[in-house]
Amino acid sequence: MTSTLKLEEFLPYRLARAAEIVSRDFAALYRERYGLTRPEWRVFATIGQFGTITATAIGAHSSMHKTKVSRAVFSLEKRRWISRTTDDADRRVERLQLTREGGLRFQELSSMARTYESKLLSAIGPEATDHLVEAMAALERYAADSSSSER
Amino acid sequence: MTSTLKLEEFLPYRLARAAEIVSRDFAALYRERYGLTRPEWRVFATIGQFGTITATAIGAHSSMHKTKVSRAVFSLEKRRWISRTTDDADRRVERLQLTREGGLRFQELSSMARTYESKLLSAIGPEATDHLVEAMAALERYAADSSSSER
DNA sequence: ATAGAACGGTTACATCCGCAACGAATTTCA
DNA sequence: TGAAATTCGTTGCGGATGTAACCGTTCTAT
Repeated sequence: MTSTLKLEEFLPYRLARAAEIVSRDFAALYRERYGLTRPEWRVFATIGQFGTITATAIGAHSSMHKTKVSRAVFSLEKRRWISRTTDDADRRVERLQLTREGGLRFQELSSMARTYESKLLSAIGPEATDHLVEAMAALERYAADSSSSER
Repeated sequence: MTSTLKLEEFLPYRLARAAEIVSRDFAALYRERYGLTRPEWRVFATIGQFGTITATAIGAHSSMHKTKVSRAVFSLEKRRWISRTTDDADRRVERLQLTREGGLRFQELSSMARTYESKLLSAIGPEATDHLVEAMAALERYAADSSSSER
């Protein structure tokens, strides 16, 4: 009566698979050149983007667990790509920013990212890109409030 | 000169985020009702779809690491949802299939999956779905051969 | 026929990750 | 004011995961 479920046509599965393949493909680049892990790359890119930001805000912005953020911050600091400053107004808060070296690396990694992305985009074409982006936003809107276990 | 990279507009990041949110949202359903983990669900669904399949083939089909598959197979077997038969022609190979109970559970989980998916699809609309699927296929085609570290 | 390579699958080990508990700082509210 | 609740960030711990090594089996090539 019920037809067989085909996993490769099941949307959550397709999404997970596409994301995993693309993510791994790109991660291979920065891992090979800089030895960065995925959480480190994400945290680093977020700090680079905002200039100054807190660990909590990074987690909220990038859907990463706070312990993951904490550990990535630690190793980026050890690498001297970022530094932290305790906020004067609220001394629980650590304001994170790039060091001078971190700034240089961020430029390099940014252009690497853009190069990679433009190859991806040209592979799927401009209108498909628009549709893709739009559909992903709709998916996130739909699923975002049901799940709330992460921050 | 180079504009700042915005992570939330970066395609691999968007994909990863959308996939993670959707996947977690759906995983909450089968975890809560059956206590299944994500790898277990994937392996189980793959066996259910193919009827009989080997662990290696599951890994290739679903982009999962073979140790992950191996462990999921073990726990599904312990649960008595699947069984294994050593292939007569090649005794390295274990042919995996659902047990009677596994078949029942697969029906339940399949319909759960379809219900969930149809909610997702109606949230983003039918043409957006087509575009999404098409774009993901193109992405996978592009990235699939570069990365080969898993199987 | 047989040595060596290749393959299916499992396991030991080190690492990664999330949960829960925590310390320190701040806010809330009586 | 001061006790309880909340927040930021870290850490201990158990569980999940990937790497590499491994066992047994089969294939390849001489």
